[in-house]
Amino acid sequence: MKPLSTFQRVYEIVRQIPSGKVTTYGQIACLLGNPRMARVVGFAMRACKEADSVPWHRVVDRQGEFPVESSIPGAGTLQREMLIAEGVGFTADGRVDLRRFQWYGEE
DNA sequence: CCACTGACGAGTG
DNA sequence: GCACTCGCCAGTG
Repeated sequence: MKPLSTFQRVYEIVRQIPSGKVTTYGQIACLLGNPRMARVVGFAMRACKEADSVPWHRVVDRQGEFPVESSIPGAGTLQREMLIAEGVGFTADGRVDLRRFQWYGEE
């Protein structure tokens, strides 16, 4: 019916994340219908650009930590600044406090 | 058109 | 508790 690419669907979900909240790849994948699609979600994020209006900085991994800068140099620091600016708190481990800021797609 | 790779996650050994 | 493997989809060579 709607040949909406998985990428597009991921973007739609990420765009629904309210400011000051974050979500995980697994959560998005689950909303897509397949908890194993986390990989595609990550790929979608990587393909995403600022022009996509996708707050990719609100998407973190299952640990509440952003992917290593090995893949995306500079993104880690940027993400941290963005979340802090939105009021998201970090733990001593340098991870997002998912217990308090993880977004529930059920709203 | 075929094969390999890639921002992950969960399961198995 | 750590290391390796499978599964998913799309993009690139």
